[in-house]
Amino acid sequence: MTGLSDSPHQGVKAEEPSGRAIVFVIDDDVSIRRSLSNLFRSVNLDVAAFGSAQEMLQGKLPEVASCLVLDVRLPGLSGLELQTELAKLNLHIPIIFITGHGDIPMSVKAMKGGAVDFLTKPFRDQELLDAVVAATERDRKRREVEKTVANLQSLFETLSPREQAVMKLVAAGLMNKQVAAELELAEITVKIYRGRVMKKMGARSLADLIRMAETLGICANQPE
Amino acid sequence: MTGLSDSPHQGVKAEEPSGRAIVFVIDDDVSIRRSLSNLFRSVNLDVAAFGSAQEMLQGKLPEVASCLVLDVRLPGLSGLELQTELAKLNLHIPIIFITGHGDIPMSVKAMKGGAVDFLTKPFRDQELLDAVVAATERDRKRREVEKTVANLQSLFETLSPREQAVMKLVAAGLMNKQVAAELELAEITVKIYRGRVMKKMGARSLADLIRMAETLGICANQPE
DNA sequence: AGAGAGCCTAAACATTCGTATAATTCTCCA
DNA sequence: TGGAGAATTATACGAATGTTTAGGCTCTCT
Repeated sequence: MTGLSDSPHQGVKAEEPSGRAIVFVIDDDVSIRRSLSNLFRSVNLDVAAFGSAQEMLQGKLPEVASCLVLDVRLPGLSGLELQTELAKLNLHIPIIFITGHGDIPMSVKAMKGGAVDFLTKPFRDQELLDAVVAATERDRKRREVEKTVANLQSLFETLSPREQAVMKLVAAGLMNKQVAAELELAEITVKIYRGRVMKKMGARSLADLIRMAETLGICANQPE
Repeated sequence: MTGLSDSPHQGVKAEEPSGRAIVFVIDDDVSIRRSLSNLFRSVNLDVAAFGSAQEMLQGKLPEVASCLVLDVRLPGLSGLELQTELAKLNLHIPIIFITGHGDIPMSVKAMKGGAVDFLTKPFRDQELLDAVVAATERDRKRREVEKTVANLQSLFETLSPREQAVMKLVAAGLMNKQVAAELELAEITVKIYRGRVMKKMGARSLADLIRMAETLGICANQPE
């Protein structure tokens, strides 16, 4: 056994502060990029600045909490288009829009799309900083749950097909006997697999296993 | 046995259409109230119109899916203030703002506060109708889960204090023996209570009970 | 005082669960 | 061809769970 007592599941840890965070700044105006970068660095945030959405999409997103600060109006891909693009790519980095010439429908679309804030120039530095803090915090939490789910998912994938099937049915509340009937196995076989499932998943109790199945979205549906 | 096969829990029913829905309209302009009311009634929606936020707060909210359509600028309580007020009262009716003289910060605040949409005059009827459909649908779903939780909660409250305690610990994954130690009871007593819990909660399996505990937010925390 | 309700325990039994040992069958591979 | 390694089953035993029957205890309500 490699990692024990290191339950990847439902860790209700103490509230860590946000730790390290990166702010991505996208603006075609160099002076704005620079002043925003300085502002963020002054409060101990890391910054990566780009002149266009495409540039930013080239690179890859980091492994730490981050957020995006961008002007709605950009050369090439606009801010809102970037938001749509990121959503398509399943990248859920929180976005803060800033704009000098926005309108209400634009702001509403951005907010509906999940933006954290939509600031109009001129704004006070503190407003932006507050938004950035909120955004990185949101991202940190999202990453946390995503990591938990990913851990569980990879654990689940280490199970053999039979073991996965048993886990689904057990999590659905079936007795060993019923699971055996469903899978056309002997009850003893189900017991063996069940034991292996508990061990491989690191579940210390049935309750534990059921909650794992819950967060994995396992419902024992789809006949085939 | 009183109610069987009538599980109040996790009903994955077929997608019902929205059924009946009520739209609350608040605007100080009588002619707007009338035209909005006509619009909604033309698509088979029930309507209740008011001239001010206070009037609307007098009455009580209905038991069916509903939403709120209101102007940001209102006599007395403004639209945004009403939104805040409703949030304080824990009334989560979805809100659609319409306005003739709004600005971006206003719309952003509304959206951050959970508004479904924020439309600027003039808008096409269809835009508003789409928003209303989305809003009532959201409300319908919210009511559904809230009803489920409320049902479970009231079931849980029919349990005696001991039974509740046993349920918490069982849901936490403890064995009967451990539960008994924790509560300073004999193991046999725990078994009795456990059986009663299953029966009273209508749980057909331990998995069922654990999921109920999950949606009730029972974690067996707080020492006392 | 008496009836009833909730709380607690005991003894006994049946069912279910978990694990260890051993055996069978099958595939894959050197 | 022999063997490693899975998937599966059987036997057997110990531990945990669930239910029934029975009884004692302490309240409250009437």
